Amino acid sequence: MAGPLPTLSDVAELAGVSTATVSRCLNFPDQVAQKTQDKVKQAIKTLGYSPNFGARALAANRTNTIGAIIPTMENSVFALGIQAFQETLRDRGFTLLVASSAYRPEVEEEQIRSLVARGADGLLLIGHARDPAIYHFLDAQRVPYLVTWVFDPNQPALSVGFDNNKAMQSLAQEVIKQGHKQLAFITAHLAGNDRVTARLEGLRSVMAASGLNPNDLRIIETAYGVDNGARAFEQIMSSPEKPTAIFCGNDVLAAGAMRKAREMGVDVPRDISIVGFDNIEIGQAAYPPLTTLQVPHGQMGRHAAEYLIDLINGEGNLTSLELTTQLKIRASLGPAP
Amino acid sequence: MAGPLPTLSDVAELAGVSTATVSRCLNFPDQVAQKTQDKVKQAIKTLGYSPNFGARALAANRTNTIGAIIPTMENSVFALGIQAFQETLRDRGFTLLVASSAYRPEVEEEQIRSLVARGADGLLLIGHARDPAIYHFLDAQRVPYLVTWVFDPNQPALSVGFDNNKAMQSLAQEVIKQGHKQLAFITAHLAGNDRVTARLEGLRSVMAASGLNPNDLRIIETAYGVDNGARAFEQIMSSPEKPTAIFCGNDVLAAGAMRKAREMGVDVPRDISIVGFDNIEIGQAAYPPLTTLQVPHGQMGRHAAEYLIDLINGEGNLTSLELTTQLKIRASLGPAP
DNA sequence: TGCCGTTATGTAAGCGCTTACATAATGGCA
DNA sequence: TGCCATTATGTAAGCGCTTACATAACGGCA
Repeated sequence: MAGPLPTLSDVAELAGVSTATVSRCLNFPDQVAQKTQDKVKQAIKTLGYSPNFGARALAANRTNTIGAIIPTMENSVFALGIQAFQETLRDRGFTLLVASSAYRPEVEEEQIRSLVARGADGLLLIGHARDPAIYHFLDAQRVPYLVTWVFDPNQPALSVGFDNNKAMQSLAQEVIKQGHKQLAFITAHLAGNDRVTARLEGLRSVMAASGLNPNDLRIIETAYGVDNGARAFEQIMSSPEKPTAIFCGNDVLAAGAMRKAREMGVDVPRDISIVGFDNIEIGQAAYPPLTTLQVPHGQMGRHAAEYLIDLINGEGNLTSLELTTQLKIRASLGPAP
Repeated sequence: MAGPLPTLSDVAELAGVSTATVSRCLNFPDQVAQKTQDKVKQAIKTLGYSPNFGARALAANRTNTIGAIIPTMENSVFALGIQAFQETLRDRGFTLLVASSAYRPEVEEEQIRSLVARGADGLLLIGHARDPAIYHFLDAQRVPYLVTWVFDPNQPALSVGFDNNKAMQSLAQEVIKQGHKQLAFITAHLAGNDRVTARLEGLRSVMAASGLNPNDLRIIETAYGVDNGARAFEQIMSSPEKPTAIFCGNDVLAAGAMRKAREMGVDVPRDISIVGFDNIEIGQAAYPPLTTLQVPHGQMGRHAAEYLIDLINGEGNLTSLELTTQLKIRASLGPAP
């Protein structure tokens, strides 16, 4: 019963037109007379035709597919931005291929090559920091790419995002304004991660500007994860020199720290202040409400999609786009004890 | 400077072999003599060649791409399973295309069609419940598909997952064993969601078997979300008939309920017990530790990948696979007051 | 009605790869 | 050394679509 799938020429034959007309019906309907369109649509329906992707990609030399490689899908840090990215792409007729690298550069490189091999018309990357060979590869393959989650006009790659350094500065100022002098920072691993590195620098620069010694900042690097945040908090609190405020690299770590504080009977914010970063949903699981920094997830996703499509369409003179963050001051931040 | 991208025949010419040999080098290296392989690899490197996806898909009639449509990427309910799914696929030479439907059937249908149009060799779907027309479409297009996150051998579609009804029963038994008689259920919207519907039925059946009236179960339907869980909890607690135990459709809702309980000064588990479902990371943000049901995310992902690849390779006699869940009894569940 | 600028349709040449089949090279053995 | 079974490589025919170009149909106007 299962013959071959119907092809364009089957449709053309049944509708009594040429393959070119059928193709135009599909791709540029307003170039085709209404009567003809009706005939063709009828034939398509009768046969249950749907175009062959490979043939289309080969002939048209584009797949209308865009790839994105994000460090993780395990929490919603990137999910919100990617969701907006995808929706915008869909509105413009593109599909999104998502891959995650688990924060491992070699996996990311493999994913990039794989997506290019998959015929991605363009790529969305998180952060600038990666082997220059990758950029050379993308340039050689003529695959447009856009960097997001950061804004840095000094980097060669075009970016759409926010300034991580500046964002952390605004948060740090707010915390220090509350009189905190002993600070700690629970962060994702710094190596190869330009976002968190920039945040650390932002924090240090505010410390320096406020008369604190940046070298006194207690730093704990750990993988993202609620339990890791909890463990880091415990570690910090078990040392003789306890900070009065803890910055967390993201809300996931902050949620873990908050939970551990409660477990240990440490009152937030009376005994210690805890602040996060990203303003993602997990922060809402914490009590008291978490002070954090709102990242423009949706805007990043939407603008990134538009930029990337422009790049694919050969738009030449685009410049990096800076989006703004917003402080979310809530009860987990209080005056220093 | 930018000529056309090198093609297979450019490589063949430079290496002094035929295009067939180059193709074999890429796809079946052990059919090619080592010496020849070396020449070809050298040529590929020199030219910076990488195969054209569309041409490959057209000629070979497969894309080595698999699509998955999940209801949401916003929390990690599906992310863990999908991650395992993707890793297994990658090991087997396939790439994953993920789309999310935001729990909306019409979006899901569109995504399915889009993925098929994108040349997906197979599809992973969550749950059985969807318009039969979609199954007809997939059958007509000869696209193999697999349903996951559920196990139901009575459904026509092949599934790899767990029995949601049975899983909820095991959890409900544990709760009722603690003497709870007034129960509430905060769940995702039931319509069109066979997973949560099955869980509700499981809960009801245990109530009936335990001499409780299933109609006394207080049900609140809401979208997944921490704040929605919190709101539902508040709503439940503001009614005159307060339950002593609340089942939550997943850990996200449970985390919200736990937070609100704390905000309201309701002690868990002394005043009320709260249990979740899924055992995902957000549960770790709660204190006391959340009683929940461990879903076999990783196993589902891995087995689903293997099943789907078998289906694509024409494997005929596969039967639905049931995986088991596991109770995680923790401090958020206590005896009835 | 006849002309011409538009608009609609047809013709046919690829796009870059895979693969069935044909042919050539290789090596083990008598 | 010569034969034959293996193994390695080459030849060439598509895969199903898009699109430049050629041709045909249309319709407004004099």
